[in-house]
Amino acid sequence: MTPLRLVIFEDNHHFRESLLQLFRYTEEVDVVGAFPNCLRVQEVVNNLKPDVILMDIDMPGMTGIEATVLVKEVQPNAQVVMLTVSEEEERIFQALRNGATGYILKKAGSEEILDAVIAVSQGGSPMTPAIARKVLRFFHGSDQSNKQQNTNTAKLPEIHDQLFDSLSPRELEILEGLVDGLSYKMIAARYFISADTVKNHIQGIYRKLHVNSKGEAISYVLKKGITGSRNDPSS
Amino acid sequence: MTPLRLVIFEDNHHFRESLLQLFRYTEEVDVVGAFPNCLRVQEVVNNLKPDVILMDIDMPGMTGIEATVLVKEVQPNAQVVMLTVSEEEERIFQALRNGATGYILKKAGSEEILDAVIAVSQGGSPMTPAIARKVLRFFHGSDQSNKQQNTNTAKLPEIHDQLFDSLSPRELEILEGLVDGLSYKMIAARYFISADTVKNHIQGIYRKLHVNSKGEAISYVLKKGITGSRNDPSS
DNA sequence: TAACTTATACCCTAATTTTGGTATTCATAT
DNA sequence: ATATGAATACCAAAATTAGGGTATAAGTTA
Repeated sequence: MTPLRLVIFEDNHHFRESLLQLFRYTEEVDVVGAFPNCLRVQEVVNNLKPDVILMDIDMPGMTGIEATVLVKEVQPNAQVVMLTVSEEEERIFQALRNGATGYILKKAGSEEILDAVIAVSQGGSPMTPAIARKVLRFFHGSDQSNKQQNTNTAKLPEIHDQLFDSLSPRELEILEGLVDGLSYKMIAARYFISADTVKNHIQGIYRKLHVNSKGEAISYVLKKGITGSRNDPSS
Repeated sequence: MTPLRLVIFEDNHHFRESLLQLFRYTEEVDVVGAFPNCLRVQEVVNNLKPDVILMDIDMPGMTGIEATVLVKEVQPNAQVVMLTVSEEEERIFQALRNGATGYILKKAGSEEILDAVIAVSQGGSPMTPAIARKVLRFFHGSDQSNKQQNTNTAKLPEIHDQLFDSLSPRELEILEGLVDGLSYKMIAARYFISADTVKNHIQGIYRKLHVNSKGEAISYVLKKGITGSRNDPSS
């Protein structure tokens, strides 16, 4: 396993050294750079091509929040983990808005910081429960306005296709389950029916759409949905 | 400090007993009830006044997601932590929408579950990094409606596929086969390799894309619009 | 009324997928 | 020189899916 490339931006000398020490004997992580400020952040990122960046939020000259934007400009795939002492809500949202995907506290233990770096490189978003709660509050707030239009009915794109139209309402629901990548059992649980019934409906779907596997059915739907008729005149 | 009052809803007898065992010698937590279903959830909550509820997501009769609504109706201050085996996005959002504030996997270790219960009682939202990332994606999605004016920088495709980029050329070809709805055998025939080799590549794809079935992989790819322009199965 | 569709559920079998190994070759990078 | 990733292949098992039935009940329609 190639170690992931880590760059550290942290103005406090002592803390920066602690981090270096922490990763020195960590197989999975290579610290390819450590800097006390973000003045040349784009240059650094371009040269060092880091997978993950540990970014202090408070630094002289340019804050980690501002620097995160610059990072994402030149290296969108780089994962930025904010390092901070405070859990101030506005700061958190600014950072996340600017593209940070992790948010941990400096007082976190070594292992926690290490875990966060690993997790973020694997597509996760490490954060403390307290911070997650703040994000969740945002989620709840904006969810209301988001929920209005989309109640329950098929979130599949509107497809007008002869074969597709012949599906019964239940078959459409089950088809959604397939598109969500669910197994028969999971679909059964979602709709409170037996897996056998799911199978029956799926057979109906296959017959009507002229396909004969989950993969084909999913492709059929998503390709029709993407290229098919919508309010998008470009097609 | 008075121990927090915990109620468990979990249909699997073995796992329920494991949880009881886990909390039996935990000072901070008092398990005041454990049930295999949610049929009398409101009655239970009214009588036992739990601070925290560990709620299995899949239970016969009524899912934990539905039960969560009922819990919050009668005891809005009770903190609900979902226990689940899957990280299915729709489920997560439903649960969080319904008022759950924690979301952890059953495969989590004892300590992790214990930490989650403590954290949620202290106003946190424990969740795995992978789940936090899904929530964050939602955050980003709805953030745009929240922040009309886009300064200049394009940080939109936050999910700018680091995962996808990690696929090898061969894996990309095989993935195309999946999207075309082909079976292992058919993909093997297409590329003149054995079905076992196809299987190996597909396992690599699953690992790299963080999915675990053909259906999920196909959905992942098509929803990201990374289609390799191919014949569709409808024709 | 009879025929048909939908939705539900159960049975059984065969095929496929998934998971877990081991192993070889080649190329690359340390 | 050794380790790693990529690609190849084989083996065995458990789980899921597909295909074949049958069956009941509700609703629609000819």
